[in-house]
Amino acid sequence: MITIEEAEIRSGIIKAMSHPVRLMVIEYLKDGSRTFSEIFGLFGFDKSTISKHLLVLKEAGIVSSKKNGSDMIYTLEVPCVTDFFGCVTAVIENNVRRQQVCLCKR
Amino acid sequence: MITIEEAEIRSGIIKAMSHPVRLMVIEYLKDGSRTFSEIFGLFGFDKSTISKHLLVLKEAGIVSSKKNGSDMIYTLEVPCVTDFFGCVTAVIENNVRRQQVCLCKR
DNA sequence: TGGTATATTGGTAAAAATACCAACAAGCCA
DNA sequence: TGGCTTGTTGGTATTTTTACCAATATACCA
Repeated sequence: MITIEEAEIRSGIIKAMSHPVRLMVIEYLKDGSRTFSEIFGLFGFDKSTISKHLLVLKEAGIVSSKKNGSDMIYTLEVPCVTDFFGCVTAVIENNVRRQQVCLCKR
Repeated sequence: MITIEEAEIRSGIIKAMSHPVRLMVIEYLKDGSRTFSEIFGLFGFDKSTISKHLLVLKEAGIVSSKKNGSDMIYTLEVPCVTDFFGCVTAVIENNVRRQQVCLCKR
């Protein structure tokens, strides 16, 4: 078994992925680095909101950023995080199979 | 790209995994089903707290439960979720490599 | 039946997450 | 330099999450 301390570290990283905007950013960066503006353009939220979501991903070590002129470039640090999405899909499909509507996010 | 609706569904499932107690429960159930009492015994929290964490996992479709006498048996529905832990470890190791302390969960 | 063990539900207080607006900082170029 | 673009930070209101206690429900057994 893992310790509670180890679980806290792991859950911090998972929590960083557990928001729709942050999940979409991860998906988007899977195919290559993007500027803040490109990422911002995907959503209808305020700039500051997107900037703070990116900070959460950065602090978790999931993305990194570097300045390029007046742009800020965001890069996915650990592409394997997207491997997980297949399993999330399996959970969703299993829920459908069991006639169980997922109650999350309602 | 995935849609925001799809991202909301996925993030709901990931959010269900993003708590240390729920993560430890998933790890614990990886080796087989367990009773509520066995799970409860791992932690120092109130029964009701653990019961509610298990409800979150159940509503996400990650675990299922069935009554057996006076016990409640919890089962991991989609074992592939634990595959993800390897990648979480990769994130942690990458953070260490980059001399970056993970700021999450402090 | 009455008592005990097992687990869930209701209610609530405290903490954390989220999104907005405003203000600021840094780079670019006319 | 002055103004424009790009992105972050500060502050705040709202919502969500979390953990506890108390009460309830269900099964078992004497």
